[in-house]
Amino acid sequence: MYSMQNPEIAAILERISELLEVKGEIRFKIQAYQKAARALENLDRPAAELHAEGGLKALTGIPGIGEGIAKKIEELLATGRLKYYEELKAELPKGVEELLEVPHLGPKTAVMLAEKLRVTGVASLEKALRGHRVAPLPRMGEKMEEKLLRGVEIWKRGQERMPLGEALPLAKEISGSLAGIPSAPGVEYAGSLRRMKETVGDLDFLAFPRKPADAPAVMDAFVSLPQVTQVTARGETKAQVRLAAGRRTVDADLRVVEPASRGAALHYFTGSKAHNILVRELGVKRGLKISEYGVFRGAKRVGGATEEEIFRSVGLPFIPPEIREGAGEVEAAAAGKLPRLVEEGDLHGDLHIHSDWSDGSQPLAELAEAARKLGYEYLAVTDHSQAVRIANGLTPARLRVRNKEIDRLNSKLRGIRLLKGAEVDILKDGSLDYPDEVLAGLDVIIASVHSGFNLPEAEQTRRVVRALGNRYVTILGHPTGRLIGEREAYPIDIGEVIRAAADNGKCLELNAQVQRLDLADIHLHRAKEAGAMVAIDSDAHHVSFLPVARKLGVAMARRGWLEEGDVLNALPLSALLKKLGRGR
DNA sequence: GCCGTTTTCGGCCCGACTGTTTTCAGTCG
Repeated sequence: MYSMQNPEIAAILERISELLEVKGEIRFKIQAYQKAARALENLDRPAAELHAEGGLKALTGIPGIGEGIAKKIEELLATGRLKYYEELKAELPKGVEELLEVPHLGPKTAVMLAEKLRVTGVASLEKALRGHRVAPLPRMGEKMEEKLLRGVEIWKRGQERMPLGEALPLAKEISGSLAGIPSAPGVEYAGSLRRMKETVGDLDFLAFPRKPADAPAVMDAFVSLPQVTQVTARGETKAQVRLAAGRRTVDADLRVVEPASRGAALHYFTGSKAHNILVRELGVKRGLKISEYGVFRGAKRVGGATEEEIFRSVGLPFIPPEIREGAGEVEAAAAGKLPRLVEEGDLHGDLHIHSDWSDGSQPLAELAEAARKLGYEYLAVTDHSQAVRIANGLTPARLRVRNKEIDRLNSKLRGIRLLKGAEVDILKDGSLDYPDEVLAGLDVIIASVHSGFNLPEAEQTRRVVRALGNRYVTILGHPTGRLIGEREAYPIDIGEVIRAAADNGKCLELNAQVQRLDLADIHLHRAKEAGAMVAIDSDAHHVSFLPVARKLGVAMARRGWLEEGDVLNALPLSALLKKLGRGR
């Protein structure tokens, strides 16, 4: 039976909070719905599952969800609808919901425009703006008209978020140019970028000028960066610009902060918001006020130069940015149960790369050399199987020849071992694209779905679970098939897939391709809890991607709370071979 | 609406910028 997924429920709770804001409800009720929505987004199990096991009580056990909201979730799970939400929508002017999606346009203005100008959506809003019917209204004006028109433009382009793999190099470039200012050394980036979220909405930079008098120079440098197309705000300590980056545009903020507030500002602007609120609440309990300027007891600053001081002031150890999502990390830290997150240096090899035998661009020897230079002990060459014609997939005969070539190279290579692998297609019925005799001759087998994305969920799940039952399979490749910003995950019961992997002793892939990052962070967390290991794979088609993949892959793994022991390719070669049943 | 080492009521995180005002509301992060 289909039941509503967490992101859908979270979206409805978020909508309710917006509608309550429009209605002019008290702030705290609005915040309660927002908090509940975030709690659901960050939940690492489907609410439906929790509810099936523990009923209403299991739902109220989630921090931020009490009896009222739990009952609403229950109704959504049971009927797919929510009477309260529908009544709320009916009460308010039509089109207000859409208006709220426009940047710079909040609930108050939305209601006013709907009532006074009968604006019913973004299209009619644009007409009203262009007809200069907005400016004469109270608290409006020509500048507001322009600002809202810019908002409409952004809305029309869609609120695209930039993939982490693109944002990271851009941010490094910018902090690099700003770091050249001698009076303000050490520009840093914060925000979701520092948390290494898979996509980022905007870029946040922090500068720490030695003297307050140096602040304007930093601001000047920021707003005159070559990538800047528009300066949207500029004050004493804060500026906002739009940046052009290839075909995309992205907003970037700069905050200028004195060095004594460095840690407080870094912590605050790194977020997440939910995490910050939890930390500040702990502060309040201890009679402390925590802001981006520091930790204060009364008017006296008692800390804030480093992030460690912030955490220490509320009795916590340092929490790594990647898990600051308000999803249990504060509780874990308080209980001394923070994970020791996996690090780049923990990886001993890569288990997914393509050579020029299929659709990779380089010969085996070059792959081996690049991996050795990165400090890897092993590299599994996993060319495509025959079904993927377009990628020059290998027939069993060609695979045999390639394997001989790998044996020949291994006898000469020092410090690096090539493993014989294949990325084998999972066919529609869940069988594999090579017969077992062929699979038996390989060290590493990644089973992947590359076709039939539109199967119904139950069938897709059955297909993948069957593949996981094959004794030769090592890793399930890019388990959901999503391409960030391009293609949704195919319908599949990921919980069941994770269970099947754990039951069969199979690994799940964390594919580090910029547009894949598949599995996603919350599913990685679930895999860890279920006891399935994860392979952090580059899926590289050129060796230049190997270091990038290591960075992105490890970042995602950290967001999923993974530790060294959860990661297959954190095993040294001998242990890996033993695990693969090929100890020699 | 949620929550409790100030427990069942009375709190609830904190601040900057813009545009419109002339002391502040709205929006955002």
